[in-house]
Amino acid sequence: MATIGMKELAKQLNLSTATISKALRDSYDISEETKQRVLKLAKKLNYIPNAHASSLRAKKSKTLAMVIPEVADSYFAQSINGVEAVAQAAGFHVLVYLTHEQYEKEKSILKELLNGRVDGVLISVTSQSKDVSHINELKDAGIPIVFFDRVFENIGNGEVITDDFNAAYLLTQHLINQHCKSIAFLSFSNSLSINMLRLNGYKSALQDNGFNMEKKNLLACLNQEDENKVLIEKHLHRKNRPDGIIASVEKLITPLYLACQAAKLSIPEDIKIAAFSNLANAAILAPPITTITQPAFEMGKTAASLLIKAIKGQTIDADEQKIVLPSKLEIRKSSSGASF
Amino acid sequence: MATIGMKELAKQLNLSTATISKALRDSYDISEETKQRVLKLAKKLNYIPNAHASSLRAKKSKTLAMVIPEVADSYFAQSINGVEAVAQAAGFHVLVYLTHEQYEKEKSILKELLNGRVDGVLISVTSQSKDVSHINELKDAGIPIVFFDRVFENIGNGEVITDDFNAAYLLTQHLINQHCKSIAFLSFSNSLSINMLRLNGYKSALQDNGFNMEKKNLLACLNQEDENKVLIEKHLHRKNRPDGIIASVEKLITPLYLACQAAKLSIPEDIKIAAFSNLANAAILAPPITTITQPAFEMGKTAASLLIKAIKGQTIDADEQKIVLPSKLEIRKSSSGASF
DNA sequence: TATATTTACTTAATCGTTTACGTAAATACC
DNA sequence: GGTATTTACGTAAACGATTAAGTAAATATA
Repeated sequence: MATIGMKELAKQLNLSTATISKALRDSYDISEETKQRVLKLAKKLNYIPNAHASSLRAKKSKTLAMVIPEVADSYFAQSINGVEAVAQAAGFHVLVYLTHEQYEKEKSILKELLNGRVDGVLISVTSQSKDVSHINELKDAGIPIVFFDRVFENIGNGEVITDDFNAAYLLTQHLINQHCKSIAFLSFSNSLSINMLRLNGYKSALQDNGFNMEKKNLLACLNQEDENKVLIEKHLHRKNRPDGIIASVEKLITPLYLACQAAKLSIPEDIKIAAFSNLANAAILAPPITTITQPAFEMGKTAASLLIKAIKGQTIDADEQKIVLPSKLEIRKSSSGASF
Repeated sequence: MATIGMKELAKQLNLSTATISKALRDSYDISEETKQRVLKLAKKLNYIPNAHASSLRAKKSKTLAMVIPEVADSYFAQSINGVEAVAQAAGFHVLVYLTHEQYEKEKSILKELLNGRVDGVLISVTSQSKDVSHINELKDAGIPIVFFDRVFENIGNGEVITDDFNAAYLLTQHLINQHCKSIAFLSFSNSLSINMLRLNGYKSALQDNGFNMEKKNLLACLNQEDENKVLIEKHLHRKNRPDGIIASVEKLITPLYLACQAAKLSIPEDIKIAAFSNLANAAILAPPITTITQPAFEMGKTAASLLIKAIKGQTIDADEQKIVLPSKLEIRKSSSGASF
């Protein structure tokens, strides 16, 4: 079946394509009667405008890119939902790109977006990103960019984050309140601002409570679940093993639990645990895990809204440029012994 | 910064845009020397071809759509990774659309894809989809479509599924082997082929073991986690409550566990549980849950490969049109009492 | 040497939509 | 009744890349 375009509509109605176009866009200089005729036939023939032709002409694609490390994490899965909700409502299409935590991939993906494919970019940078030249290239090309969760500060049109410092502080304070004396911090990447914030919140809470931050309690994990389990287990077999652990990212929870099992430490009696996580099933783990939950869906929605605002050329007030959404501490058995 | 196109390259090199285009595409009728000059300048000026212009002209967009119910589920999250991997390798872009389990949305999304925006569509249909006219419209427009996981049979260019019947049979047989006498089946949608297959596998196993399938053991769940917990809990308070439960989809696990807790039934002593799930943390639930795990990543990869093959016009052999990937039964404590 | 072929380009049309500009007819205005 | 304005449409150029067809010069062939 040949797809029908404006030319076909024009022919059938004895009009020019210009008139068709204007009628469809409800231009004031087309008579009401003609508009109706066009609309009717368009509907009857199931006319769908060619997206590429429109985009080419208008230099607008009604499409935005979402560039994220991966979708394995509950956080990103949920944030896609938020982005999609806002985008769909505003008539935008969403291209999803995964960087797999590789800076080079992030760079090449953004490069491909330079020439009109998208009207704007939402990004959560990889754990290896340091250089920002690829971001600046986008800006120079006039493509708005909004960061969410993992951000570079002050170079995008907007940033949507959670209060990571406070969250980590709270979590650490909570463990201290539960009588932990030596709290380990499992991190995933040091270059990531988000990780630094969480780490600093942790350090700050220790300090405020008169504890020394011990280097041996900082454990840098890798991308492989199996390796991490071994790594953590080793840590648990040290003679001055920690009595509290904070997992700064969700993906470390499973290896952490498995390591505790392997080391025959019971949670929370022998060791207390808490994590940053958006797991839907945090409450049914053995034991239920205390978490900081990020408003992933909301963050996706907010970031997309900001981006679309920027795309439309609306001014973004200073207080809107950086939006901090509150995360939530959910205390469960893994850290408190309470039977939630 | 004005984006540079072929016109700019042409001007700087005193050539026509035709020559530029051919040089970049390595046409045989451009001299080697000119090609080098063009390539060099293109690199220097950071030339990126305009995607819409190319797509319009070539009637190819190098883009595919992935239409799925939602990303909340681990299954879809993982399958996106698979799709993205194959697409990226083949130079394709991926548009993600969520239907939120609404048939009308699925319909309107597909309609928008009719006119060239994408070269092909990957879809996992909503639980409410019955009518296939929107699928046929795509086919009529010459856009290949590949189903994965939740399929309509024999109308797409390909289908990628798991052996749902067998998996459910296996799972049911396993519970029977563990001495369950009354096994409930929690389902999510009846119209979905995937659900029918799982249900039939369950029924078949019951039959083969001389059990009667009891209607009261079929529990149709809804989209709300809270409601489902209540629904299941009621079921557990019946006097002839089941002593085994199969959750046919992952999202029912949390409400199911919570319902068991609320009903003060301990797993697996009082009741045995198993589920279809791709949860990364199945092993650390309280207790670890026996699962059928689908090869989500592989399914995404396979479906994308099939689709790209169809897009390229390569023939898809009959034995390739329907691909069944094996899922995996992982027995854990929730159903066996063994301490995995 | 005259003709045929090859080489290396250019010209111009095309993809489908949009829009600045032009225009003929209808209507309004003085 | 003659000019000005409005109405309702058409013409044609543009968006940027691609390609069929054309062409001039260089080279090969007889």
